[in-house]
Amino acid sequence: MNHETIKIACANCNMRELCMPIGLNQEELHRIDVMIGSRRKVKRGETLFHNGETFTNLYAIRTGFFKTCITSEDGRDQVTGFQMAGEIIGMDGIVNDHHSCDAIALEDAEICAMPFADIESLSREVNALQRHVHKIMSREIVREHGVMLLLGSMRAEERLAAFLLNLAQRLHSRGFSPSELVLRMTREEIGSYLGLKLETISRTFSKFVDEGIVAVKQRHVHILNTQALQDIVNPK
Amino acid sequence: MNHETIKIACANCNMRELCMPIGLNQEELHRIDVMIGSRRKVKRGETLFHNGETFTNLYAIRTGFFKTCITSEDGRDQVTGFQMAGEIIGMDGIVNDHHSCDAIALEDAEICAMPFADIESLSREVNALQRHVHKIMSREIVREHGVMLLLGSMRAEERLAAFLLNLAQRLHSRGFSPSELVLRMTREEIGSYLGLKLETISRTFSKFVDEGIVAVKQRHVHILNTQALQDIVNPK
DNA sequence: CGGGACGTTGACGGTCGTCAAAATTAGTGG
DNA sequence: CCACTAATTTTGACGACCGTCAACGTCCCG
Repeated sequence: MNHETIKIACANCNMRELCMPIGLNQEELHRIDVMIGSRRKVKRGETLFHNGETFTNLYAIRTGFFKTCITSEDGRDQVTGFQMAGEIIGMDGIVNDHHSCDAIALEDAEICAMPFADIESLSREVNALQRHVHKIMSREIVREHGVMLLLGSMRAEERLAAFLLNLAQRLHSRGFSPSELVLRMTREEIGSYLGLKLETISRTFSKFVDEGIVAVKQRHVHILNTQALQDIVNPK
Repeated sequence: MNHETIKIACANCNMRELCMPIGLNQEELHRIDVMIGSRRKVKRGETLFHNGETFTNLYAIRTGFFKTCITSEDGRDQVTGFQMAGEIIGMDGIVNDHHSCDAIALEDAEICAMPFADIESLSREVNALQRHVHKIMSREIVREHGVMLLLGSMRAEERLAAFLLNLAQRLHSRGFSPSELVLRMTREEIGSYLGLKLETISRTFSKFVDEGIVAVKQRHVHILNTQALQDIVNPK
């Protein structure tokens, strides 16, 4: 089984509830299947696409974990998101036909490359697909609003608590434990995403541990008191 | 001329280069015209749509100036953007059929309401429109990436400098002076957008004035040294 | 087993938030 | 048009939060 020729139909993909094809009949699902050009593997540390690269595909994550990040002229780095199985990335590239961020695998991953030209032509015929593409992009806009709220108005503890709750909730909706999670990113990457330095992330983790809210061993995080985290995010 | 029945065809609208219809032929332009349900006026302080409201339209701004903002459960407020003539707002509402932010006019405005259902059906037939809708949403995603970089890694002076340059550039591309601008928002609203307190905005303005980079009289800002602002944003 | 990446903790300082007061402007109603 | 009140802006003093720098500890992988 060559990793360039993984052939798992959308109909059999365990991410189909979260991914592109939703609310489609058998025939429509098949047309999506045909559209998907290639499924390929991306090893930890490799980039799926990078800033400046010509935009041709959206990518559906089948397995694995990614970060997207942008770099400013003077070398500042900002993680703009962490993406997991069932999520779609690459929409930043549509507006200028070139990607404006890097997508880097934080663990070995499998992705489905979907040529955007095909998505556009197929979504002219399949209304549910058209609607879905619009929703995915809108969801990303709304997600980023939330990040702006976090970066613009929250303190370090609040940011980290919100981050942990968000990760846990997304993992839970994928069938994992709602309270045990494995971080696939470094403290520095968390810090970049949350607008904090890695030392602050480390210190805040320690504080949560002292307070008995979480247990942390390396990148394994066990949430002991979800309510406490929620109270930190939303002080009454 | 009643303000409920302004009838200016897209073909005659001076925002047509920036707004929805771009790269369309005569007939396609006419179909867009027909699609646009109502053009209406929004007075300063009024909301165009608000959080929780059912989503039905995207809105093109013909004249005027808006802010969009979200409010968290515990009452925190975050301005997520400032929008001016030729820009499209309301895309936050697509994903859940309800708006997730408020859009408030900061000066008297005129908008074109475009039923999203019509946009979707028309964009199935007019490829240029489909492409344009995708680009508008992608542009918003990329813009928000930039805001995340600003909020996550810039200091107060850098944020305000970047903000002024962005406003000036957008106004310039609309035919206004590249160096003279009138702020339509308060210091508090600027601060909310930039993740700073209003006092910090005021102080930073004063600092720029002291350094001869800008002249400020009320909400009138005259950029005296664009290069200096760029150097602040992008330290060598 | 050794080297490098990653994480933790401490001390200290800077940036920006908080609180307060005063100045200036905008808005309202007579 | 003017007086009066509310809103906005400016400025100062002070302190908290988080960044910086440094040292040390831990884990992972070859």
